[in-house]
Amino acid sequence: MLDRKFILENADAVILNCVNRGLKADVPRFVELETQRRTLQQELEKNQTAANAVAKSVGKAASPEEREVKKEEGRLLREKNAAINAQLEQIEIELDRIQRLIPNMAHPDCPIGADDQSNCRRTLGKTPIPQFDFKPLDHVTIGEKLDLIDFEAGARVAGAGFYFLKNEAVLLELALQRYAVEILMEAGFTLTSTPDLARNEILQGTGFIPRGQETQIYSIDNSDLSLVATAEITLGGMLAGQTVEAEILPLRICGISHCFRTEAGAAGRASRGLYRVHQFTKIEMFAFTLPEQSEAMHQELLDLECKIFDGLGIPYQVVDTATGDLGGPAYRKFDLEAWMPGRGEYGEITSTSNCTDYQARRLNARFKVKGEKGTKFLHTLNGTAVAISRALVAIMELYQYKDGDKYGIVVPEALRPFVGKKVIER
RNA sequence: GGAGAGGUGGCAGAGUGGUCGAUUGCGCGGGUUUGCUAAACCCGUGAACUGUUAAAGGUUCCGCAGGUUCAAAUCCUGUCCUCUCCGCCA
Repeated sequence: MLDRKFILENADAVILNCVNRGLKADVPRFVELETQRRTLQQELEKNQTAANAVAKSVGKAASPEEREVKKEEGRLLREKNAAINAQLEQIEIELDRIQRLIPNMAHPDCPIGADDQSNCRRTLGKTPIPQFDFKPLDHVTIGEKLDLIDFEAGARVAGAGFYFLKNEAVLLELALQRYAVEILMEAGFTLTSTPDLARNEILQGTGFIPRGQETQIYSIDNSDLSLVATAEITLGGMLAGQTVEAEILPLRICGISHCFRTEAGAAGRASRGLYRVHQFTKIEMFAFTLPEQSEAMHQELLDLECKIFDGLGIPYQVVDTATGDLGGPAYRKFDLEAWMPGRGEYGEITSTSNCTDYQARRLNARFKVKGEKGTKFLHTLNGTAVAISRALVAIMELYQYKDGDKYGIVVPEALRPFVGKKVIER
């Protein structure tokens, strides 16, 4: 979330930002309430000062009668405080409700626009889009022909949107993980495999909303836990409530987790097969940085994503996401979109966001500079290294071939050491 | 799952209703003494919010959330976490 004082002092900019991002938040009401809250808070503190003085004087009272008088005085002050507190609580609830709706400020260079139509293409990857001398199949059909994915069994076991990977698809899943992890290790990332569940408090801290009407989140009955939608949640939560020394920053962390998404309301041809599923494995990059380091780190995460997908020989475009298409916590977001022949269009395969101090404020994750007084909020960034299901869509569709009436998939060179073969055929 | 113990400042560890935002030791910062280093001695040393040009001042914080009381680190309730023992288990 944004700092309250910042909202108060920059109300116009905050309102404009909400408009650019297509979000409705009652900022004027927030300003009014926050101003009220401050006045009440001061009154409360003044009153408390008096109450503290009275409490101290009771012990020093000369006579039992005087003591009783003081006690009564204290009682009255407490009642007055309770009344102010009740008012404050009401205001606090509404303030918090509005504050949660206010998104992060957007980077000044961020393209302004209502939706992904305004996204701006920055660069292309190194791999050209392949030409086929036959009509390329989509990954669902190839998966069926080569016995790589079983959607029917997935649906029987857990419902539509679940699947079994089979045979070489499993080897590809493991290979992609190993391939990505090696690149990240070399780039100085600490490897982790994270919990797949997290407390709702942590979800909210990172900007995810459990149990809402249109929530993307599965929650566990009779508990305050939810299945994570991304390791961004657990990695960000690692430093919740912590204050770290500035000298250990930036921290680069890689997290392997399963990701669970309800995908409420998402269906249709564009979501066919593995493209939009309820569960997938993902290697996530996460960074905690000093404020002045976060822009360079964002570029670093983007460069790593490019390196990973150039290395896999997957053609992609890098997209600078428009204001209306940013998530709430993001200050700026870059997506890699891979060419997917089965779809006949680009499809998102990675996403990296700089969340500045927006998540850290809610998580209360701070840093301290040695020798200086006070603490400040960290900056947090996240980026997809590999989302296995989407990477599989791209690989299966881009690397397919037809030999007579037999279909097959060439294993990308970078994955061959881990898969142990050059082609997948039946 | 059952039984018990405990969570206090960077660390260790006192503190069972007011004199406690907290004894003490270590650590850390500064100083004195001193060929150098060390030792010794002295002074200082938590955070958030608020306030000010800067200060002073004020409020809050002893895992977290409530409650009792004029007054809570201290009493009560809930909750989270850690440790020990027993049971179960990949």
